[in-house]
Amino acid sequence: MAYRRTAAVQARLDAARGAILRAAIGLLTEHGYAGCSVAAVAGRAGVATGTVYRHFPTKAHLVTEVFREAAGREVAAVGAAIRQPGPVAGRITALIETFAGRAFKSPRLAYALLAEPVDPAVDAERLVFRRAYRDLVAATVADGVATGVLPPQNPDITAAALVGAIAEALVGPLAAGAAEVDTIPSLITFAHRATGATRATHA
Amino acid sequence: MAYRRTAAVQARLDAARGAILRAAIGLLTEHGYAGCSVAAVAGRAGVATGTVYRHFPTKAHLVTEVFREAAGREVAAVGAAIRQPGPVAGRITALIETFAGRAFKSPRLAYALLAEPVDPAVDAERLVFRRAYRDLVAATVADGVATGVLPPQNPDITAAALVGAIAEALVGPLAAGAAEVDTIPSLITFAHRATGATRATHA
DNA sequence: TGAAGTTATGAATCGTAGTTCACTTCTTGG
DNA sequence: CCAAGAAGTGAACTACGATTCATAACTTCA
Repeated sequence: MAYRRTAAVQARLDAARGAILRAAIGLLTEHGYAGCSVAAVAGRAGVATGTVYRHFPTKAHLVTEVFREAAGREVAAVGAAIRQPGPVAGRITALIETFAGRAFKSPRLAYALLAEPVDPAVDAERLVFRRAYRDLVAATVADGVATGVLPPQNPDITAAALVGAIAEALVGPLAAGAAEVDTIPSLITFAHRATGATRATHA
Repeated sequence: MAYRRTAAVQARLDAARGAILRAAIGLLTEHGYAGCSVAAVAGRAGVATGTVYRHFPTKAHLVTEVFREAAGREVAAVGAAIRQPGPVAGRITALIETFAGRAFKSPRLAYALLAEPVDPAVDAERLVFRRAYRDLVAATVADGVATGVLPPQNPDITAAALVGAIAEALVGPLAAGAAEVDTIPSLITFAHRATGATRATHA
């Protein structure tokens, strides 16, 4: 044997893999899935198309990982916001502000994660993504129910409905490009009413 | 001139067009967009693939019309339910029962209309579809606000959020195949709370 | 009936990615 | 430096389904 993979080579391989992933995330953020052809990803990463296949068995694997990475960041950001200590109503406010604020900052990405038509393989990942949001919200709602600041309810369904409400209220504006200033405050009011948070609970 | 299109011929043409449309709707209902290749549609309609193109300039046109037709039926059904005379809360209950009931009866179709990845051309139609629902709901909410049974709110945003809530709460179960029995009643409660309908307003 | 014109057909064509692979370039250890 | 093997390359290959088009079958009406 006259060749063995050294740490330096491994590092370079890892770097290349990372570059491919980053390139794909960048394209997804700027142009959605349409911009994510293997050729385009390879070009942006500075490698040949064939090289992509030395790191990902199929395009579906690549795109799935891209989705997971991008979605993970969103969930992490929203999770951090909703896990702040404080009253339940305030945490729900933070959830919506974070979710919507990030969506408006990267509308193309938000659309890609929430709604853009894709490979069915990725669609499954989207369900996971939404469930992650749902679980986050459900935990907070359950917390509120347990401490009595929210009325009894099925936290999972409330959470699913809230996530859907937020997503739907945003998809229109995101597709249109411009958002009504009113959207976020109205959504917050809606969410408080929907969970049963009383006025007294705010602030 | 030795040929002119007669009424009989026109009728046959119309029938063929209708058969193609119906075949496509059937395939969409049973197998989603994946089942809607031009060849499959033609086969089911009993015509050759080329014939499809004598009635629809492109597949996008066909699929768009299919979507519009199928979605129109849903909106019409829900519209009929929500326009029943009676208290606002009851109409919202009817909305959800109709929407969800139909979705559970044709889960594949519901998924196709609500969420399945498709051609961007159709995606635009999906926004129209959702807006139709939104407008339907918004009218009812506005009605409730005007008559004082609902608190002041932006009906458009409430409506968008409600539509999203219902869709999201259903997509999971639809994808999974089985629905929790709890889903519909919980959604109704959620919707009442979310719109601000008081307990007294029910029944 | 037959000439003019229309409609139906489906095999062949086209376009578009994703994927492969023969070849080149690089790395390693003796 | 060199043989063994790995990683990188990108042009060529493929799969797939939409679309076309030369041809056949059919309709009309003088």
